[in-house]
Amino acid sequence: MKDSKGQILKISLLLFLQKGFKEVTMNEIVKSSGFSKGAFYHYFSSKEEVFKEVIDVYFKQMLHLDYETLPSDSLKSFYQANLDIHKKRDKMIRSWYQETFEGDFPNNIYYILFDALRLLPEVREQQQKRIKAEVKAWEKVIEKARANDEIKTILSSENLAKQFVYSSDGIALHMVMISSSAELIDEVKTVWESLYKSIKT
Amino acid sequence: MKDSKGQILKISLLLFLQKGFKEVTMNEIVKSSGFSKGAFYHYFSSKEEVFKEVIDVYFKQMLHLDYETLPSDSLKSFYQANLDIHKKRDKMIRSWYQETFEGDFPNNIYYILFDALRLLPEVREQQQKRIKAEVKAWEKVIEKARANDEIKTILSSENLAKQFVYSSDGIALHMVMISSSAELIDEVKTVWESLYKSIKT
DNA sequence: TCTTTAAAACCGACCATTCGGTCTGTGTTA
DNA sequence: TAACACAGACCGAATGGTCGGTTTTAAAGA
Repeated sequence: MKDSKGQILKISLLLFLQKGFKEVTMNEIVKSSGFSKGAFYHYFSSKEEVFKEVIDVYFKQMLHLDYETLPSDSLKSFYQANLDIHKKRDKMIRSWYQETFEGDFPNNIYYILFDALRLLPEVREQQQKRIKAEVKAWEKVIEKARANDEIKTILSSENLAKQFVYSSDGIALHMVMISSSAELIDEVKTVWESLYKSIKT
Repeated sequence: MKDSKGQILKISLLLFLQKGFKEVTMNEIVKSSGFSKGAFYHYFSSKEEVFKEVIDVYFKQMLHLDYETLPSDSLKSFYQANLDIHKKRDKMIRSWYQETFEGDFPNNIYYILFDALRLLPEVREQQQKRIKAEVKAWEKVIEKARANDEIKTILSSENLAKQFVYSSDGIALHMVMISSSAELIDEVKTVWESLYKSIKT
């Protein structure tokens, strides 16, 4: 089975990740995926639709983390598991890129996110919920870690949770800016570890 | 004196801040600024050029901070001065926006930055230098604060500096995502203050 | 002060190209 | 043999950019 639709979808994702919605043209999508306009419009009704589907199929799960399944017995194992998942995802999308394109992967996850926020109203809501859930999940783990005497700090759990969440996003942003997203996870690790060390009992 | 060129430049900045380079059309620029194509091309040779000039004139100074002039006698006064400057800049650009457009200012500073990074090679270099200088400046102040017994932490100065820098960028990103950049500075203030409290002697 | 004049400022119809999208036709599969 | 999977020439709309012409400005001349 050829899964042409899946192929087009994947290529579209990679293109949108590089340049955002508007800058990617139909001819690019069609050529890069090795199909024709006819094939494309056989599977999708418009450029908007393929973008929407890219967001639905790939992007949401790229950002989504099921915090229930992460180990919450200690803050350390929690952030380590967090790092592992992101490392895996990064690897996967990089290998996808190299199947089709050459050179470095100019990954800018935020570019496509901004487009999604602007073009797809429901994404904004979901994103807000996601962020809140993320901070809440960290908070919960932190509370527990505090109760278990794993950590000790005068920071409120909320603010400490924010430190973890915000720092990772800040780093991601910096990496995009200096175009070395490959080093992203390692830098997050360094910062999180140092933050952890400073609060652990 | 009318400074038509300046007017066009300012409007272009505001438009690019909303939608990025590609999504803004010449007709939009021309209409919003109240001129004609003829006027525009009298002052600029192309859409690319006005973008370049927008980055040169406005954007670089929006990101630039002259750390030499900031008070470095204490970490507290340093980050407070930092907040003040950003507050002022935010106010200014908001008032510009309301001179011409109505409703909320859909400010996404990163969208235009990403375009600049992609379209103007020299911006990437400058941005890398800027980031390095920023962390260095924080480090220096932190070292001093440590020597003066203002703060006490097992965190290295570098990592602590990164905490401050990364957290502010992470927050900025979150605010863009939930489209409430008006609350940005206050949230940065909260997080920085809590971080400060946790390390001050 | 009025007139001349040339450059600067500005207008908007128009142009070439590119864009997203359509449509007719052909090979393939079940 | 009918539905599916694709190819690619083609289309109208939109885009960035041009150009001939008009108005405004301001310095110079009378």
